[in-house]
Amino acid sequence: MSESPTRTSERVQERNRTTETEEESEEADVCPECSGNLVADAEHGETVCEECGLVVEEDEIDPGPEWRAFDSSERDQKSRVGAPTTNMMHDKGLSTNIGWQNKDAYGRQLSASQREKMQRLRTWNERFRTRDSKERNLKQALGEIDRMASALGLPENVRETASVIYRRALDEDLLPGRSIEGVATASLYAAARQAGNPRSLDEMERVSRVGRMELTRTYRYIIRELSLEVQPADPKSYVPRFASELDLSDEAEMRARQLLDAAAETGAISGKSPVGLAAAAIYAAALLTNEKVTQSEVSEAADISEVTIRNRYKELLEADGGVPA
DNA sequence: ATGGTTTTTACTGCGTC
DNA sequence: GACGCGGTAAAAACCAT
Repeated sequence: MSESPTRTSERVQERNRTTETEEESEEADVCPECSGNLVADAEHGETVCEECGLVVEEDEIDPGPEWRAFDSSERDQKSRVGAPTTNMMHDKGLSTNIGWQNKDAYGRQLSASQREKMQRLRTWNERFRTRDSKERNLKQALGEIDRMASALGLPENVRETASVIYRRALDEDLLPGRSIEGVATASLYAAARQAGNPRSLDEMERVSRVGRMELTRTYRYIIRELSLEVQPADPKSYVPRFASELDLSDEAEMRARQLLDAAAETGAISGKSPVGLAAAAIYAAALLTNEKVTQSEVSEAADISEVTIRNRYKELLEADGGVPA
């Protein structure tokens, strides 16, 4: 008969997934775990804790403009209206299209002769749009970038960046002698790294049509010619991905970050492959939090050899030994 | 092309379930 | 006995010169 309205489902209690301990209390600007400051990361659509990296809120709506301003004049001119210009379309989405409903501006039907004329115009307009080779080149490349990006689960902003890089490469006549695929892959690889959402060369290779050698060569070339600054990937940026792939707790993920931070302090990081470090940190963290993962599982998830994990994780624990959290 | 560094491959021994 | 773990040596890959 009468049911108590306060009864919510009990599921809330049993799992400690990311956020649902307090579903509605989010007005506080401090981390529920360690009361560190929360910062909004619009790029990834997350709110994360500065201290422990706990993701408090995911999949937020980016409150920013739908477009990106690439220089100050653009910033000034644009208001929050109209379609965003995007570098992901070969013409930035700005080209003219002739509508398909044979109606005039007042919605009246066009006469037969007018209709024919419009049809011809449509045809030619379409031909012109993709006429010159550069445009066609771009069209194909951006298609490739899009395909690979979604295969790798890379977010929109990375695709945008990749598009920009590719566009620049094209403008600087870097393409002759190199395959579209290769440059597209390299652009995406660079973009992913710049965005702090790196994918390893192995992963790139898996979704790309080009081999590793061409990829690395093209990548280096592009970086040099466009003088892009790409810092070595931060091991921590691999952590969340591996952690979720292995179904580890947030706590373990947090420990992994701490380990990496500690190792960075003591300089045990330099020269080592970031992927290897991340994998080792994950493994070590799982150990510390009593979660069972085998070395081979980690090595599989991270595409890194078990030996490397062993070596790294020894070093990590050493570096962390003096300063337990 | 070369040499130094890091990662991988392959193999071995140890302890536990 | 299989499995997870740790170590080693030699090969391969990578990077700067």
